[in-house]
Amino acid sequence: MCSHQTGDTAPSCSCLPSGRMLGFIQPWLLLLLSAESAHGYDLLDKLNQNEDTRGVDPGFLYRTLRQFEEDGLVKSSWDVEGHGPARRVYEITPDGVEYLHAWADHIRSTRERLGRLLRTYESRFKSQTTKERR
Amino acid sequence: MCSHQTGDTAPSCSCLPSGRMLGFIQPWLLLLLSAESAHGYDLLDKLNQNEDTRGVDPGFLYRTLRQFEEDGLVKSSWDVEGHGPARRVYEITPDGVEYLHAWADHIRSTRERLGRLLRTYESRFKSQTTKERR
DNA sequence: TGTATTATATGTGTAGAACATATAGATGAA
DNA sequence: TTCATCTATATGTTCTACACATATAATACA
Repeated sequence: MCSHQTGDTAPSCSCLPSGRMLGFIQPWLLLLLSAESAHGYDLLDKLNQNEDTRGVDPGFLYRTLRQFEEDGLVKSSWDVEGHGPARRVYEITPDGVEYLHAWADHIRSTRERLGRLLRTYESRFKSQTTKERR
Repeated sequence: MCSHQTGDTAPSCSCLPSGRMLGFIQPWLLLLLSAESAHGYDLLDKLNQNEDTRGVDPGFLYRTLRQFEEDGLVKSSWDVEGHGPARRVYEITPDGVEYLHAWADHIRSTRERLGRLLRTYESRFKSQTTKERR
């Protein structure tokens, strides 16, 4: 159905947004930092251990953290102790915690929207099993 | 916190994706068309009557429908009867119905991901009410 | 005649995210 | 000592979904 060809104007297919992270990373980052301070590589590791956030792009992660700092959601300091190159350690701020709460509210309402969509869908197709629909 | 200034490289703020539709429109369109055939303006109307899909951009809607047709999810014909200009009437195809089911599966799993994120969040902040956190 | 309504369509800009690559210190093997 | 590997941060570039804006045209009616 979808050939993923390039060179077109306009969307090239109606594919599901399967590979995309869709704004899930930011709240996870704040949530992880609300538990304990960490540096980028560390957070990268933690995200990769979670099925739901696996495969995050390092470039995106580091840029997001710098942006968070610019917005006052986190603050950073250099840790030159320990092995390997220096690491920038991020700590969440009170504004960051507040923002995490706002994000949770938003996610809750998004989840409810999805629920309403699914209920409408299911009420239209409820009597059929997946097998029968094929 | 967020000034929405332009001219920067990189993301300009860490704002919640509040105004975005995030791929909700496409499954709603297929779902509406699975109930009955309709033309674009009609679908626009129906989406605007739903709190969850209000304010959809007409340009986006018409382009999406054309893309659906190119992908074989719907087929269209001109209706020259009735009042006003001719209308392109869209009808869902068997492929379109199948795709709607796939989309529902995807939405279900996205919803579960959001649930896991919220549960992690709530287990960290459970003892506090919204008021207490401020 | 012109203005509002219905209806479809295209042009353009933007921001989030993916993809790719650069830089560099520390460690250990050959 | 040189080279590869791991740890760690960072930037350059491209892609694309979507928003925002505007164009076009038929019909209705004042």
